[in-house]
Amino acid sequence: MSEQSTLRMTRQRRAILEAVRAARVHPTADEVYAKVRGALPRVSLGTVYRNLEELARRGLISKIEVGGTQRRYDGETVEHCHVRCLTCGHVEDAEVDGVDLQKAGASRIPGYVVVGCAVEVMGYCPRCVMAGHAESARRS
Amino acid sequence: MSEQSTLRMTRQRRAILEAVRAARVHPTADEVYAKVRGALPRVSLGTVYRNLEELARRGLISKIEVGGTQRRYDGETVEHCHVRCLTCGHVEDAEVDGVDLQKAGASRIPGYVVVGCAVEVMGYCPRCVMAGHAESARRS
DNA sequence: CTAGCTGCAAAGTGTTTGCGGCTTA
DNA sequence: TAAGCCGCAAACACTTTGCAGCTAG
Repeated sequence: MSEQSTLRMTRQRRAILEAVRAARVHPTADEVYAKVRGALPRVSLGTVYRNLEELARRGLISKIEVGGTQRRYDGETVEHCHVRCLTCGHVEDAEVDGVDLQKAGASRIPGYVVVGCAVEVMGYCPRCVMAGHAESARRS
Repeated sequence: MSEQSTLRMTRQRRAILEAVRAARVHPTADEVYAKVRGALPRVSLGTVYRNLEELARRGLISKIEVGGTQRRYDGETVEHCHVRCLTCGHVEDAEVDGVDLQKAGASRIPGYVVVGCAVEVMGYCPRCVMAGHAESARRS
């Protein structure tokens, strides 16, 4: 449908892609930035944002479509469910009961063209529970 | 667990609560701001943000925990599923197949304290489909 | 009367973009 | 070589916050 110009695999782009793929949690732009800086100290945050967006558009990584204040990315492009900690914001994969993502993503909604489905469980992660943050005000 | 000071039902707060409850779609802070200004031209955006947050904290409305760049609120406090238009960002309620929210919100995830679950279907709304925006680049 | 709220304006956070020079294919 | 990228810094969009005066209970 639309022309895609050729993707050049620059050092920066490769490092960014690796950083997202290697992350055990689903990183925000600055987490990626911090990691990439280890190898390439002069990268700019702008480059990180541009590339995360570009890589997601090409389907090499995916943008996580869930709540929270910062955007997060995921090296896994197959749809799956996430848990998000309401205190610290960390996101990781989760097994969620009672959900058939296949079916959900194929829901017919009158008038809409449906392209996918995101499921997110909210809660408090082990680290925050231990630190006693679970009882405090809900943030997002 | 924590002291809640008394909630004063000011004109502004009431108008904001009404605006969220009356909205057919799930409004962002500035949509609420625009609506409330009709009745109270001197309200400030800060007041709207403060109250949306406070009302959500008290459970009078709920904060929608899904993707997109702006935060959205919902007059309905019972958990249910949403559709979000990837072009214009509008969010509304949806019936989603293959999802048991009760079960999902009760998932046991090792180490986590789970408090809820959000399900969001992504797609293109009727208006945007008609306008031909459905094929264009994915935004969030 | 006074704890709690408001309007205003300034400050924060996270993300995007214009530009001139550099690099990958 | 040239289309595509990069680093930088300035601009943006959305949200939060400090303050001094106002108001519901």
